[in-house]
Amino acid sequence: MVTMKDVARAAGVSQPAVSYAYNRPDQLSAEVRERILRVASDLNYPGPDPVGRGLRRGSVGAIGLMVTDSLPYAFDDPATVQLLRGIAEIGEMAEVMLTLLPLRSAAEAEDPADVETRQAKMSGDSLVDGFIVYSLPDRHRAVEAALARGLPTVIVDAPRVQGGSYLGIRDRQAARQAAEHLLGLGHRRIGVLMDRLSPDGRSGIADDARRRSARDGVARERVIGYQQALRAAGLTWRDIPMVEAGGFDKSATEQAVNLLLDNCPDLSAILASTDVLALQTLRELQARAIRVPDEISVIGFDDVPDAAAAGLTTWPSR
Amino acid sequence: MVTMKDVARAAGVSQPAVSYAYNRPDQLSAEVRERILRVASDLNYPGPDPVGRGLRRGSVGAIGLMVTDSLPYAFDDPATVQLLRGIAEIGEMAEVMLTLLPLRSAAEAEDPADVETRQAKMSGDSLVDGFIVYSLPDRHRAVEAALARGLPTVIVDAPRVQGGSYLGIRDRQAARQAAEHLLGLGHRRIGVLMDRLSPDGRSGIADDARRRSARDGVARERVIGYQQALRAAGLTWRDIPMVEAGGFDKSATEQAVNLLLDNCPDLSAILASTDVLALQTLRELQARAIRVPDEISVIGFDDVPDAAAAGLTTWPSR
DNA sequence: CTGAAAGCGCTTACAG
DNA sequence: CTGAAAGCGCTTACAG
Repeated sequence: MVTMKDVARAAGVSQPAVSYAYNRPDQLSAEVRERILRVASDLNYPGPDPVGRGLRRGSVGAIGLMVTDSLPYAFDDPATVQLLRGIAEIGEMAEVMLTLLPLRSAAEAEDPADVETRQAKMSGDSLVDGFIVYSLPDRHRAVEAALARGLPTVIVDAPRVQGGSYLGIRDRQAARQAAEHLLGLGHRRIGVLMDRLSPDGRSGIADDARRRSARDGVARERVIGYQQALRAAGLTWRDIPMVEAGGFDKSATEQAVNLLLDNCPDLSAILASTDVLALQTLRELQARAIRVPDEISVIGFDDVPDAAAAGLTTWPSR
Repeated sequence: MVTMKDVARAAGVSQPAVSYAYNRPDQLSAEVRERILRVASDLNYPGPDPVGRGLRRGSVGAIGLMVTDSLPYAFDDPATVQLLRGIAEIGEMAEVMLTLLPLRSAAEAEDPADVETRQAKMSGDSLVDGFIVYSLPDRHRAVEAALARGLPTVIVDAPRVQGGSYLGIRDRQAARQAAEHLLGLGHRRIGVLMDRLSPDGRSGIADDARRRSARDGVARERVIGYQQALRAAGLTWRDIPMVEAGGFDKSATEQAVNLLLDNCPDLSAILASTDVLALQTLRELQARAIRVPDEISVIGFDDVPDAAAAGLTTWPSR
């Protein structure tokens, strides 16, 4: 590879002079600068190596993006895609690159502990000036490793931990309001649909122990919000059916909706913890020729673009 | 910031010994290694700095991803999202990070030349071991800058340039076959819908000069394929109406479809250069109560997931 | 305006 | 197994 040293030798100047030609044109006579750049071009020198520059400057011009626990999975969630779009837009303006940390779900792995160790290593190894963490489960080692580096870090939605800035909505209050909305309409036979309580690949009916052990911070807060509202209305929390989809993709949400509808045919309302689930519920109800909201009410969460198009009641509303 | 030197001093060993503690455990006695790691932990040393390591090793463990000319825009295109998912999946397996290069469209900028210069600079400045380029316009300076660095580079779909590996389908032949499919059904009054011929923000009816000057390599190839088939069938190319949407988003495609349908009410078939356009066409025809394929035929391109769900004829077929 | 020194944090070949 | 040297490619403060 061609380096500044090679260019300097060929141009008959010192190596720092070449650096000045690129970074501080005012420190060189126009004549010398031109000669240096001409020689550099002749040698196919692509300009200062960013790694050398990064080491010397102490910053690299990139932000690490830690998104859910698997990127392919993340793209299934419209709320995530919207966030990515927003971050990308600002990144463009600031000329900052985004480095995606591929953190696949440890749950599906042969050896989860090994996966988490390797993911922590990747956070430690990424060449970035800071991190944005989006909706990761509690105690994720990659987050701990990122925070340990002492770089500026913003956590969006979850986990809520010490260190780093936090940005998110009051999930608990919002969920409580969503439940209160249904209760206010007179509903008493209410079922709950959750994306995922913990990133361990489990799906199906979630009993009380499962609900309490949720490692996904956002899901846990929303569950608590639902619970508070339903209890305050005199309902027994353990009798409220809850189904966990285990993912955002179509087959996971489809199965969850069907499981809830099949097991609880007498529901009058469904609390869906995300709009993706709520929209899937609407589709399934239509397929079963069950009228919404005449026979059953559905409320979502997130306010994704498709929700408004489908006429869904969602929360927080725009 | 804590460095190896600090740890070494505190542990009473040389700085390289600290490096060995992390990278070559076999080179140290267990006792010394443990002491070093304990001291490191006490000092909150986050482990070897990746920039220093990258400089010394000559590689950083990241691949630069150059996607269309704007990331927010890219997420509107399901074909792009599918590609990103695939790359992310492999990246996870290989423990390679993906660095997204935010290349907003120069067309919308105050000073396009300035934007292209800055984008080229970003390609040169990114800390990566190689590049994946996806569907960028011809002569994009960021691509040239990436190739100039001499790093391994794979170009997907476009541009077709010297240097770097190429991966793509035969757009021209596929487009020709799509047109021949319509011609084989007996259609003669055919209209064409294109996403975008050049990344300059233009939209509307595309005359012959506009068609020929296309800077988007994929669009140009598809146009040529359509042209070849239609001419071979004895149709006059300049009389074939073509509308360019200028983007993938809903309002752009909606306007393009309406423009074509309003201007050419007697079409019997529509050649859509992407499925996003074809799907939008289906929606608009339904809104106008025009039956497909009884009154008008529509063929797409890309085979995105939604296409099959909509019963669209698309190309290349699965 | 020009040049040479120092050093960013690290890895690895080498000598002991 | 342990230690000290060299050097990865660059930027910047400093002396001339």
